[in-house]
This record gives sequence, structure tokens and C-alpha cells, in this order.
Amino acid sequence: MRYWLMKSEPDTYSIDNLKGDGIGHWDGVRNYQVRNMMRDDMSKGDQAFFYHSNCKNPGIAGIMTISRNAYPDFTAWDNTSKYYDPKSNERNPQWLMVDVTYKRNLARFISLTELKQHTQLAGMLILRRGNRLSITPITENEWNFILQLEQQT
DNA sequence: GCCAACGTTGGC
DNA sequence: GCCAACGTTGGC
Repeated sequence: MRYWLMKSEPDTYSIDNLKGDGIGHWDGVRNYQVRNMMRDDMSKGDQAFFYHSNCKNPGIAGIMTISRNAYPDFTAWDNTSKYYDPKSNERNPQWLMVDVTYKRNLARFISLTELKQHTQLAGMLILRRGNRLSITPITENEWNFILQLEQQT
């Protein structure tokens, strides 16, 4: 089982939206590196942090489980979708998505500012300048460290 | 809203 | 296949 950090803009789709839905499609990924990671490295049963990005207070809001392996992102051939991509169609899907199942909110929100303060987390890709991947792998150590941070005041 | 960093596009 | 121009991401 692997661990991930997955970014979403809360104005578009927040942890509360996922909580309401129970299961969500992680659609709209339009970056080849991220698509390949979903296809090659991610699988059902993996655990992921739900990260709120591009907002007033970015950080980790909750935990979800990958509940379906990568499959074609049908929003790519829906020309009413904001994720529409004319290069993709049902015969030849260019883009993939996974399904995620809500697990829980963190007992307390862990902000980006707080993540940056811990040398144990210095290797996290999310903290790297200029990193733009919406999904990044994290190590088991990082995962456990963050869960332990959650328990602190 | 600004802007640095990065990915993508397309002319050559 | 190079690379300038452009678009997007995302923290601040």
C-alpha cells in the first residue's frame, strides 16, 4: 500500500464535498506526469491526504482511500465540462482518474505553514519550490509523522 | 491580484 | 528538435 497527497482547490471541491459524496471521482487531471502516476503507481487501497490548495489557508484537511484503480476520465470528452479536451475520446482516452472514498477529517487542520516547520517533512515534494504536481507520493514515515502531528495541540 | 516556476504549444 | 511565447498553478 502506498501513500499520497492529493491537492484540490476547496472552492472547486473540498473535503466537505467529498464527505457529502462519500465517493468522489478525482477527475480533471490534465498533467501527464500525474496521469502516469495514477496509472502506474496508484492502486485501490492506497491512502491519501486531501490537501486544500490555492486558497486562503492551504493545508491538509482529511484522509481518503483510493477505491478504484485508474480508468478513463470521461469529463475529457464532455464538451460541456471545463475539463474538456478535444484530443481525448472514448475510443482513445487521453486522461485517467481514480475514485476516492472519504475516510475522515483530520482532528485538526494541518496548514502548509506548519508542515514547513518540521525537518522530518523537508523531503515532501509539496514543499519544494515550484512543484506543481497535483498528486505527489509521500513516504510511510512522512505519513506517520503527520498523523502524529495531528494528535498534538 | 501578483508573479515565479513550470508545462505545453507551435513556428522554424 | 530548439526555444520563445503563452497558459496554468498556487503561495503569498
